[in-house]
Amino acid sequence: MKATLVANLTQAWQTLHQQGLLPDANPDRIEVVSTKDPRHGDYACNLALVLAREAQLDARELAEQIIRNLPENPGLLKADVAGPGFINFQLRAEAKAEIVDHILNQGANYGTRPPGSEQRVLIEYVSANPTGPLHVGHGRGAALGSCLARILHAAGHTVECEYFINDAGRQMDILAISVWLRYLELCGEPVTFPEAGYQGDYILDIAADRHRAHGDEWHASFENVQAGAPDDGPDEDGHNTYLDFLILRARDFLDDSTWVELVSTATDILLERIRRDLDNFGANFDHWQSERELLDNDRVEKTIAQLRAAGHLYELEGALWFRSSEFGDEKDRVVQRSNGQWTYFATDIAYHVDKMARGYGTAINIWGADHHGYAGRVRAALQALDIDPKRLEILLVQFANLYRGKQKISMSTRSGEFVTLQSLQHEVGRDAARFFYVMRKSDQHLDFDLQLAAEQSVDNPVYYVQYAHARICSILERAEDEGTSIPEDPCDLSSLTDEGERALQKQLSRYPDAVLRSAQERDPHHLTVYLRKLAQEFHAYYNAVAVLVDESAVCQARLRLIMAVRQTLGNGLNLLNIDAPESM
RNA sequence: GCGCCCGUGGCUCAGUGGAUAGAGCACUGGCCUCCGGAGCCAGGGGUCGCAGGUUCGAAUCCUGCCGGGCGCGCCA
Repeated sequence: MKATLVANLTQAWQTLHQQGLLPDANPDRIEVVSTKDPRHGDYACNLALVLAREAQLDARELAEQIIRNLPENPGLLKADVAGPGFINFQLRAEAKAEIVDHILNQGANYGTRPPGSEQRVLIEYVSANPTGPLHVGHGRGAALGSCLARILHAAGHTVECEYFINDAGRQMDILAISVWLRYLELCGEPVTFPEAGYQGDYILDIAADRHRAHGDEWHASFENVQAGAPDDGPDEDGHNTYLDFLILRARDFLDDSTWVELVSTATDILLERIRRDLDNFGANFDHWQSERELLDNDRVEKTIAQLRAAGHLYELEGALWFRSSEFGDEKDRVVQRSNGQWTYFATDIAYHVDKMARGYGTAINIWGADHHGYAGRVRAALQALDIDPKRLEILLVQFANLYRGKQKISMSTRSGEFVTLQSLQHEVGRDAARFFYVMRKSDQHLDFDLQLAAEQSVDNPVYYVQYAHARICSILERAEDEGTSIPEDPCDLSSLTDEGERALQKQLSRYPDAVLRSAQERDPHHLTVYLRKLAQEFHAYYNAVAVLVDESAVCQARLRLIMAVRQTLGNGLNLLNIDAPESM
């Protein structure tokens, strides 16, 4: 109906153009919106207000002219001028009821666009370092990415999801030394475990696994390993100095292949756990891209060589720098350290160049907000290599602060103090956790109170939406039990004239816009807002009007209406990968 | 200091340049002999951080200020 109105308005505009009153018609400038206040009709258009100035006409006068030139539209009851020059449209009841049959015909496809009608998109998300289990801090990105993948798919994009595995660099050495030291403890060595090592219990499990596999084969005297070590402390620098010393010594005691095995078995175990947790959480991935692999295949070397050939690199104080400041970054960045090692930035350039070369129209990265300073340099590198940086969209998600009641829970993978994503799911359930994570704009901070979510989970809005769905299922079941036929085919809906019925039909017709907006703005929270509103209108209707009434025609029409509500709630929940239960 | 993000009822937050700024929680008072009370209805509570500007029209856009978060490594 909205599209029809736009077409009608275009035609009226064109007619006025021919009369020399207005510039040439442009449908893109015609904005028809669903009204919030029923007194403003069903749809409203501000066209006259927008054009009044350039046409040098009074807006109300112009609105009159437009209305007079509107073509015949059987669904339209009336159009009139309101306020400073709005055109308000009121539809006939039959035209409004069309939405019910439309939804039931479309079924699961209601609100979606044909697959492949939009560009290919790659969404990279979570990408947590494989140095520990996923915790609640990763949950928000996981929820956002997986919802977005479904929403973009519904909006017609071809979507693939990717996890970038940071399985290289110093953190891998820290992982290995942490495991080895715990292993030595199992061999009976008294170990002073470094403050800056990974202290979580999961390290003990991995060490035990290695000890079972290798016995005391990798045993060394800790006293010898530690000989000559500086004190562990007193600040972060001191902790790191001690840790680096232990890593160097460990590599003297162990041969390279042992070290590689320590790293790879630990990351394998952790990655397996990450995969399982994400899968349980409803976050699925098509690709798992290893950073190590990019390094081993000389992808980094080749990409940096391209930058060098294009004249964007220079040497300073023994290091290799990329002139990123010439491409809008705040300052130049090191790509190769003076010790010959690539920086993380260098591998990341190679990774992004590789991603863009795979033929996606758009690549979306979901990053924690603490990485925002990093976006500029990655875009600079793409631009330097003649790749349009606009094809890379970086979504920054603010942290979720975790509380238990009033007490804020600090989280650190290092110290092993964190609440895992798995235990969160256990406490509040997958549906509630997912909904909670995406119900706020992703660039807003989110306070996640575990105690509240666990103790009063009934207050969580996800139940409100699910309850509406279950309630409808319950009514339909009841109808069947009573021998009332469920209307599978379109029937007469002219009895749907109650205020609540009109409001529901209107809200139902807004669903495709909600999906589209979530897709365009890359933010599922619009969908959560929509679903809460639809559920609210259904609950209000339920309390005001009985569906199962004696008069058959009325009952049938109401059943069709609530079936359309059920379908729309189900479609929306499905896009969030949240269950739409038949009973609760 | 520089950069990015954010300031909306007591609290947590919606709000697409549009008409009288909305929800939930909390508070007060009501509603099943009735399709599921995990629900509904009503009420109080707001100078949309402050000051300018653009516009027919600003919570929304621009500038400045105030307040908060985050980031500014040859870490990843």
